[in-house]
Amino acid sequence: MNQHASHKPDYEKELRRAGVRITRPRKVILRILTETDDHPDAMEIFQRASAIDPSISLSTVYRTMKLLEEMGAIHRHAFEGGRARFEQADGEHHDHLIDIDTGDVIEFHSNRIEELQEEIARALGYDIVHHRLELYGRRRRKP
Amino acid sequence: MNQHASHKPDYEKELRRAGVRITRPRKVILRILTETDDHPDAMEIFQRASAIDPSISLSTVYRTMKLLEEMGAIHRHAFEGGRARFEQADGEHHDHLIDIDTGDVIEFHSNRIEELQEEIARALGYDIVHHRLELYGRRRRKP
DNA sequence: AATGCAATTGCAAATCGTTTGCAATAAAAA
DNA sequence: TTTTTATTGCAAACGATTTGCAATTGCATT
Repeated sequence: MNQHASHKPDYEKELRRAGVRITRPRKVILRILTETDDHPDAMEIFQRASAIDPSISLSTVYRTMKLLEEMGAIHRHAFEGGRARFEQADGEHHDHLIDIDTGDVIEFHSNRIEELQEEIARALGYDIVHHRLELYGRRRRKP
Repeated sequence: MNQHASHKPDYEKELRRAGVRITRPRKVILRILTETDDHPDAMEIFQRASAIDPSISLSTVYRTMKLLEEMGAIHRHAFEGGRARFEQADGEHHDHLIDIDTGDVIEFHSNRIEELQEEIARALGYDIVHHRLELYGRRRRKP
């Protein structure tokens, strides 16, 4: 098991490559995503964006996130608690441990678990297309 | 890893013990749940109930499911695809493999995976409160 | 069996997160 | 610059679930 390190992608270049316009609202949103290393939901992104440019709408945040998701630049996660949360897609698969008190997300990866999942699916006659492993926990108090 | 066998609980007795009234709509819904061994969503339960008594409302289905959930008689799962799906709670924990073509749900359990999860959480300084492991797969074609 | 009353119902309206239609605006091509 | 077309903000629509409310119904009591 090992934790996961992140790097900063150039969303603007990716968008340009996808042939879409680099608008002012998009610039702001992309900047926020680049500077972020947590897993914000649309409302959080909207609020951070509003602080920079109050004219940006929540719709545009959603539209931009959908765009980035479709081009594979970010992942959308449906953790517990209503809102979808986003993170940059950096190619390396990982699962999530969510702090139920703070909402903090810790990424981890276990080859052993992935293998076991494959084994189980195979035994049941299935091929795994994707999976979802979320641990909801509470920080252990010092004893 | 082993698959999971289900048994039929007496929801009506449980409800009575909880001190709520056994109404006609509730009787119908409970009967449907008892006769079911898949993982229906509220709309499916509503439709099955409507076939028996067309006057039953979707609200009552939701209210009854919430009631049963609160007394621990059923579990609510937020699989992919919008609607929550329900299953009887029979004490034995298991995870789910969802057939992405049919929506079928196969239950499984792996002590090894559970141990690894614990290990990971511990290493990260957390206690697991609950977790969610869902495999989304497709039936393997005979080669 | 008839009564009384709180629990439960069906309905419509409200909720929450997200998406969408549309007319106005702004990027980028010419 | 002007033109073309994508993108925007807004409000309204959305789908799943919940809720307020007045009408009904279980069921404990006579």
